[in-house]
Amino acid sequence: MASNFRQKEILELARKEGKVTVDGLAEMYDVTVQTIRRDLSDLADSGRLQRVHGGAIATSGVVNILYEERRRLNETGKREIAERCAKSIPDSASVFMNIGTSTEAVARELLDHENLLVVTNNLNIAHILAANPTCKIILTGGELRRTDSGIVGGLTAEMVKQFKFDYSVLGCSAIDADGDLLDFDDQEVMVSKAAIQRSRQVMVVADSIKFLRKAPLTICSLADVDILFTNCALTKELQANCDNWNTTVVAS
Amino acid sequence: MASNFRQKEILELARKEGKVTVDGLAEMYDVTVQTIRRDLSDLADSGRLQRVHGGAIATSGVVNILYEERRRLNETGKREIAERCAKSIPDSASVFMNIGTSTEAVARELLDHENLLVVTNNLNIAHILAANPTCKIILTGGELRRTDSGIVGGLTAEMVKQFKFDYSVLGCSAIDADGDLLDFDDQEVMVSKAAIQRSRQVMVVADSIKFLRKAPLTICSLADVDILFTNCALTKELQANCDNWNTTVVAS
DNA sequence: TAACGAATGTTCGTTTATGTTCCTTTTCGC
DNA sequence: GCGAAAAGGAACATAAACGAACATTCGTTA
Repeated sequence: MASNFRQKEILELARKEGKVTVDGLAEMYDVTVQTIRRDLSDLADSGRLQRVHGGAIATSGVVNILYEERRRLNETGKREIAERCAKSIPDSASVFMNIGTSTEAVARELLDHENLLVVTNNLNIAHILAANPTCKIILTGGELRRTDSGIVGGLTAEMVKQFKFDYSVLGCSAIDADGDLLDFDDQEVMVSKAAIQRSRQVMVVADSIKFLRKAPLTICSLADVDILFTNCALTKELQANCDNWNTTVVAS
Repeated sequence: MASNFRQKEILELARKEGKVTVDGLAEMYDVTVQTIRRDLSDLADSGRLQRVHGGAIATSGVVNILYEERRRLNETGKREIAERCAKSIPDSASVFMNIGTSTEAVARELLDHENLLVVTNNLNIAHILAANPTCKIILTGGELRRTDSGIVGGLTAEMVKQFKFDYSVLGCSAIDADGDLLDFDDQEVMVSKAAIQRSRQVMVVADSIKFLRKAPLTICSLADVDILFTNCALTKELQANCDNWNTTVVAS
């Protein structure tokens, strides 16, 4: 959809700065304003930018969220983790994403991906990805949990089982020293388990704090995971185990 | 939407500070007050700011929507319809509500009800009722339709069939002269049909304009409906039919 | 090598945003 | 309530921005 390298960069710049100007971009890329206008028209036509006289602004809603969240997420390095995870997901993939701020961070990094099919039980992810016009969003059914806008319940897991995903992007509450992924909520565990069962590739996003926390329920072992995205080195033993399990560890 | 850079920023500033002044903005952007006035007028016209002498004040997100909606809804009498419908639903009932602004209006009138169980395929209704802490909200699964925040698809109807409701509150696109309820969307029709099947009492909310519109798909007949809430008298023939069908008509 | 298409530049008539002027409306002290 | 001062708004002029049509460049393909 972005038919040239400029458009992709313009989009990033607009999301970062909130706005871009025709003149500014023309100077930056050393092209005529007419060329920039064509780029902006294309981006506006596909709903990724909003055209205004003299330039364009980021589609409403997205920037604010990005701005407010970015600070919080950067503190824990979640954004870097999310970025790497998103980069390993190709366009046109089918993806399941569960509840959690880590997965929400990944959703933000997927705004420029094209033709994704995203299934989620996280209402926030649905809202974030609604800004990506080429992304098909499927919500699982179930009860709305107000604390985190998650959709939980047996029905959710049932619904997940009806799909087959290229990828699932999962967050968890904690990772035990022996490599077990842990969570607090039994219903969410059911959902995660179902997603793992139905995914060709399982990705887990977990910032360093997850290695220090404890939680009572086991989702699965890192042995069942294909790629772990994190921002710190694993203990020697755990890293060795991951090597044995054939679990790729991406630590930024 | 926002037709220039300023308007977007003015809106953000107004939300942050609570208010903005014409003079302040004129100085900030180094434009004449007339230009700022034009910006504020635009923003006020689209209901995103409230104009006051000397500047404008932000209307908080939720209040704004409610306010905007209320004005629009009052015009067509939707609020009165919704109020009567809500009054006939007791506390602690289980209710299904489908897509449509009429049903959203009912949701607003249910904010003070207690211990409701509401199942819906309408994300807006979920948001509205999230403000009612005693209300349990269950979302059906399916694809998110961005135009109206509806959740549609075969999965949605499947999920509805798993419940048994005390009431369903349904909107439709049109009501034919012979009493058939009509809609534009085949998937939404499936959902409505499933809800009717699984409800002890079927309520339809429809303002007068629905009697003038046409739509291609049949949901059911008013014969299958228990109560119709509307804001105009039915034709003599239709009223007679409703009497025969044992369909109560509540016209405000 | 010629034909072609995509991307960009160029030109020019049209649209939009803004400033200016002037008159009306609102606010506020009396 | 009354009148001055501030704010608002309509109408017009102008400069900037826009976009359509055509020209040019450059790589690709027949």
